[in-house]
Amino acid sequence: MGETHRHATAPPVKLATWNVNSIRQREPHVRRWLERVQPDVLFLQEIKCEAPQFPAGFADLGYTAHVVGQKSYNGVAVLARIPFEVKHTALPGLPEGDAQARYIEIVAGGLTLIGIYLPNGNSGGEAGYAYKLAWMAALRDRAAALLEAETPFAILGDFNVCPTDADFAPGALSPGDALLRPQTRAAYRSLVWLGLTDAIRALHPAARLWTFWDYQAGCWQRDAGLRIDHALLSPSVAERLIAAMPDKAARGEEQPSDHVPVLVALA
DNA sequence: ATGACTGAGCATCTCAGA
Repeated sequence: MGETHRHATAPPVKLATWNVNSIRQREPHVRRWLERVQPDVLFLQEIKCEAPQFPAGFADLGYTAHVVGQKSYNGVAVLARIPFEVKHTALPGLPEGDAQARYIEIVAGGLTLIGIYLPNGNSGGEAGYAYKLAWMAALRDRAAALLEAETPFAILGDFNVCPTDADFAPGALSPGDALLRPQTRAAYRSLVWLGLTDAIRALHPAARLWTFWDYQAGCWQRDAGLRIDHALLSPSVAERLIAAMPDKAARGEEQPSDHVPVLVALA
């Protein structure tokens, strides 16, 4: 009963991730997007509130929510229209736990699905950057454990990593930014090179695709964006990959998030 | 020019975002 058997029996599924930069500000955007795209599972990041403040109205659209909230900063959640079971609400293996709400792991549709908001690493000096690297090491260990158990899984979310120089517009980041420092990229490679598939790059190897455009300095108007929201697939899940794309149109709406949704379709 | 917007909150300024 390894991955091969589940692969043969699992139903088609649409997975998505979106850093909404406050769910209370973006509730209408998320509602519109759910109605239009109808993903089975949507992971949210930077909801910037605790569970009691999370909007209740998504149930009207057929979506069940589970919220891992935090006041003011961070906060993740999942919205799903298929049954799911919550397995973890913090990243296992961090040396002293995690005071910040950045991780949710569920099982749905025969898959382990992980939503992450990986630390940015530009604030808090060296300690802030060390936290990012520790978080990435624990995430790699979590992925390695799932691979060892032959558990089919996907990790979706805001990774706060530009994997290569093809993943940001020239001038959109400073050379020493925590999103592209060599240690950051090495940590990201050590995760992907366990045997995971970057869904967007697998289907669009050379495209200029961004998932984030800063609010400042006309970045959207001059298309100076970053590709930092990713979907990484375990081997048997990657075999089912049929589509993966950021929804750029979301950035052009009124009062948008600075990130757009990333949608992944599995056969 | 480590600036420019946006959001939250012990709020009219600070912190964080990336």
